[in-house]
Amino acid sequence: MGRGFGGFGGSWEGVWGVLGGFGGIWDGLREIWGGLGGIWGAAGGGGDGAVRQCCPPGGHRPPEGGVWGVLGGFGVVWGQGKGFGGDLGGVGGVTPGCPQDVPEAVPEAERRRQSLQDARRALPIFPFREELLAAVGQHQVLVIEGETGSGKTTQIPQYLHEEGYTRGGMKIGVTQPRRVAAMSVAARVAVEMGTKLGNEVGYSIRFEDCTSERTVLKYMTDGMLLREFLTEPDLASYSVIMVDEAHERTLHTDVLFGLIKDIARFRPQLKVLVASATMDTERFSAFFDHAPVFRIPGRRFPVDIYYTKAPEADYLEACVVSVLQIHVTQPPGDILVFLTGQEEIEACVELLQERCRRLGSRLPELLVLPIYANLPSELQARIFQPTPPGARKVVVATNIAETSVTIDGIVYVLDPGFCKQKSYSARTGMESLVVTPCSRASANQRAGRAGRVAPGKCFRLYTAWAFQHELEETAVPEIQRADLGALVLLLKSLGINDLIHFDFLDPPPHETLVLALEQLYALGALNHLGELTTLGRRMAELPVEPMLAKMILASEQYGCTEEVLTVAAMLSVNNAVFYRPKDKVLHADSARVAFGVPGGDHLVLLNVYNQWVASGHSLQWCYEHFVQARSLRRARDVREQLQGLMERVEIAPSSCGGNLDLVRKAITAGFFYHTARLARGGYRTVKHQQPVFIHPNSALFALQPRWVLYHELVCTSKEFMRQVLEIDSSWLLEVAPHYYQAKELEDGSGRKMPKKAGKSREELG
DNA sequence: GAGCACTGC
Repeated sequence: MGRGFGGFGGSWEGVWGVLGGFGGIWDGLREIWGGLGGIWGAAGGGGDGAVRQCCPPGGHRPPEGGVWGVLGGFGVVWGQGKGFGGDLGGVGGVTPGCPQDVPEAVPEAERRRQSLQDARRALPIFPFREELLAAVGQHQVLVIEGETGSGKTTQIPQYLHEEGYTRGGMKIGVTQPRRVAAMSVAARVAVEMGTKLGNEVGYSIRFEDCTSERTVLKYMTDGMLLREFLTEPDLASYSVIMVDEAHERTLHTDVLFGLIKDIARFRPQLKVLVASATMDTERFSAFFDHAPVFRIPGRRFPVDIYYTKAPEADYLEACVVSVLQIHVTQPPGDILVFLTGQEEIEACVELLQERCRRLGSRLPELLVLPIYANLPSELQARIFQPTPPGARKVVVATNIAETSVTIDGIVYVLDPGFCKQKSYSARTGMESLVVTPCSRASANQRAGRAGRVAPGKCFRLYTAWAFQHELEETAVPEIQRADLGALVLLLKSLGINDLIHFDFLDPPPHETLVLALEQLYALGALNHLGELTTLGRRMAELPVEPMLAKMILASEQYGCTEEVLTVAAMLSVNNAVFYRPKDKVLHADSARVAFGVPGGDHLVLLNVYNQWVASGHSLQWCYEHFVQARSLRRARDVREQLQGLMERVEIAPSSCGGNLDLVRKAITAGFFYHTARLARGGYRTVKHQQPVFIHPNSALFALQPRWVLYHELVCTSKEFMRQVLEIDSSWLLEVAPHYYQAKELEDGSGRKMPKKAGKSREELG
């Protein structure tokens, strides 16, 4: 037996025994297996929902629960992988279409309707129908705890509809954190109800409103409902609001809680349902004045969980080893590995491929496929191709596979227990993305991915002790990690003036609120009493961050709304414009340089967009120029939306032609808060004297102009300004005389600098 | 000279 397996007994002995028997074949792998040192130690006890904890050495295995035994086969109800299920998130075009045409022969339709009704009755929620309706009748707010697959999202709104909650055209609104989920669930419910999507059942997501006057069941993103408060502050047209996936605690969901709790007070007939997975439900209940919790069993196959005996120093290496181990020793079934980002995923994929190559034909075929959000869609789509017989698929994924994308056939999950999390420091106004241990909730969600089609196994690359003691129960909610400028503006325009005392489930840090208020005041969106100004009211109409909104509104006076809308749209697609595949780094970089125009990154983005438009939105053009088509299409959608809103804020379209200084001035009018100046070889922010650096990807990296404006500050290896624009310091006085004084825009020493001090682009070409 | 988790309006 190999090193370190001494402590094992029971079923594991057999598994490792096989390895021991490989003899010479594994010479090349000796080191690898050796490095393992029996990493799979005893698991901790304690159940966590449907996920079964397993203790290999004589541990207690809970018997098959009644639910599992009875339900058996899954998949029939939802036809997983056929576009429904809301799980293809952003991959491949799952567009139900609006309105959907369903012409079919009558007997066939009748047969299908029957089987649909059978499927509905087979869902775990069905036996609870009457009890649930009674509870909704009795209580204004109900917390519903239900696992994935219980049918709560599709069935509860239908039950309420059947019960008469939509009488008189009243709507039932159901929020989802993700667009694809809203679309696909609505499509599914429309089929079950035998109506066309967009009639009685519809959905509403950004860029796409698929509802009509007839719509009574409305699925939407949480952000969309938030925006609806602007036009209908009491949600008078809704009889029921269901906030689904509440446990995800998105920024929008959290704000909805406060707003809904508020309107529920003076709308006693409004029913509120808060639906969540098995976590936080007690907190939701407490927040809503101790609303009752209604529990519905889920439907998932059991997943055995294994922990390592000791912490793993190198989890990437441990992943690679474990994948190979599973591949060699375990029955058929695909493997899903959770890593933190693109770089790690690429490294892991390479290592796996290399070791498989080395082992050659002695190993059954192993298909290694990466997936992460920024991977081009055609490469993403590969993970959905069925695994050929005799082969095994390993999907190496980011968190995208935790909720947004569901892959059929996964039986084994490998979880190192880390994820990247964005955090925001109000003190420095800086964002950073750091690798952090994931939460227990997240670990359980990951494990659950192994039990969708059959009983599965989850290997956690950390100890059972670490799971219990080192991981947080849940992740820090987004509202405590995000810049709240846009949110504060929105709440202000809903008439909520006292944000410090707003009823948050978890309040954001005081500093973050203060900074947001401060910035809005500087932008002129709030007056000195903290009240919304006319400008602020117009800014709130635009679904972008406040500085972008200000920039757009300012573009009117500079006669360049067309250009500035493009800049705003491109900035909001966030760093995903340029594609830089590892094997073509040089080509990609030179393609990027070729887009260069004097002035800075904002103008480069404008140039990229305009060239793409000139190419006729050509996909081929995107490939040739190493630009992500997905990002440009998104920018186009954003731009069109903003363009449509220009009328609402009473701005006529204008173009500055080639006079890009006007565009730069308009940008400065929005971003004067984000400026830095070069002094003594380094940049410091103008207002806080904070040392910052131009990001090496910036077009201005080599130029180092004296005065710059930046779109955002990110802290990685250094404090970097991302998306940098060269400005003239006199513009700051022009666009923000209330904010800057002439004195602070002089050189620090008080000594007058000659004009054009510092390197300018003219000097450097 | 660095390195972009994931959503969403």
